[in-house]
Amino acid sequence: MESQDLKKAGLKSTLPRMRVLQLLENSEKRHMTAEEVYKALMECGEDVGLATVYRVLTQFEAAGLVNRHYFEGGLSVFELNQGHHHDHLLCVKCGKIFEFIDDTIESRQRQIAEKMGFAINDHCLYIYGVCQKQNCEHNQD
Amino acid sequence: MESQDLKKAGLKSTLPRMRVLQLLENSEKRHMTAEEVYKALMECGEDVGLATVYRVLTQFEAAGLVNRHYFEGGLSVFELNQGHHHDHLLCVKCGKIFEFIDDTIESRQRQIAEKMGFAINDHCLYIYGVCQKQNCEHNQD
DNA sequence: AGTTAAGATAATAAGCACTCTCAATAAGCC
DNA sequence: GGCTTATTGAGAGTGCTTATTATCTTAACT
Ligand SMILES: [Mn+2]
Ligand SMILES: [Mn+2]
Ligand SMILES: [Zn+2]
Ligand SMILES: [Zn+2]
Repeated sequence: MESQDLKKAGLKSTLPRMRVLQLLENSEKRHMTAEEVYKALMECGEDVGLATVYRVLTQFEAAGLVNRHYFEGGLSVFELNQGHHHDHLLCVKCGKIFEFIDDTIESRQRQIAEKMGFAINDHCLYIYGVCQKQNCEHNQD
Repeated sequence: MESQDLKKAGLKSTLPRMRVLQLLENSEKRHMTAEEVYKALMECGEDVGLATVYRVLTQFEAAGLVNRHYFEGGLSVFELNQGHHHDHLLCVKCGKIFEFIDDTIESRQRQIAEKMGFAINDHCLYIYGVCQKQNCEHNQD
């Protein structure tokens, strides 16, 4: 039940928040801009304002329900936080996004930060390139 | 001579381009927004338009003279490309930026990309946190 | 050095992603 | 159900960046 998730996150359970959360949980696309979330909701006949989508996504980020990325181009992209940190490979040709996690990289980062007396909050590793998948150029995620 | 660097990069040597390039080479700050470049030039009495600064920085990026970063917040930040790739630690408290390079991380990235059939163009690793430096809260770079 | 054509600049307008304002609405609590 | 207060939606506003265009520079050629 999504209303429980919202309550646990310290947010009042409202229709627009439920809609956005449900969409992020059920959408094919894992990584979406605010505009994409808005359009997807409109297509489902859910009447939510664009300002509300931006507001709600920002609240979700503050509450830890979603993660925000600033990919190349500077656009904010959101994805549901499912508890498992991961990094990203981004195909600049077809727009597809692949996720990965590498323990060696993660631990090297911690070592570097420690050596420099730096307390890590967060990090992101974006690898840009071209995927060799058969359906490159056609898909998007 | 900066005019040679511009010619080598396939760009006509003009006064505004020279000014921007010189500034990036001589500035204390390695990582600057377009606005910061613009203001710094104004302070030196160099009369360059803001639109020109944006245009020139974008041309420099295309020519490989500078690198553009999209740090948290979505602002574009530029730095001179001095041939040595590096990644970044960013203090969210004082704004200071530290650079590092780690061969282990670099080679793991190549392995991950290869395993996924991905041809890397570029990558960026940003570690956000708080630096323990005595002058945290006061400096900026 | 002066001429000329191609290319670059400056100022301003426009575009775009995002945020703010505020009256209307909906949640949560008696 | 009514009350109190947080949330919403529409549109205006903001801030960063790009496009337009008339003017000016640069670089190559007399
Ligand atoms: Mn992801
Ligand atoms: Mn750097
Ligand atoms: Zn692809
Ligand atoms: Zn600091």
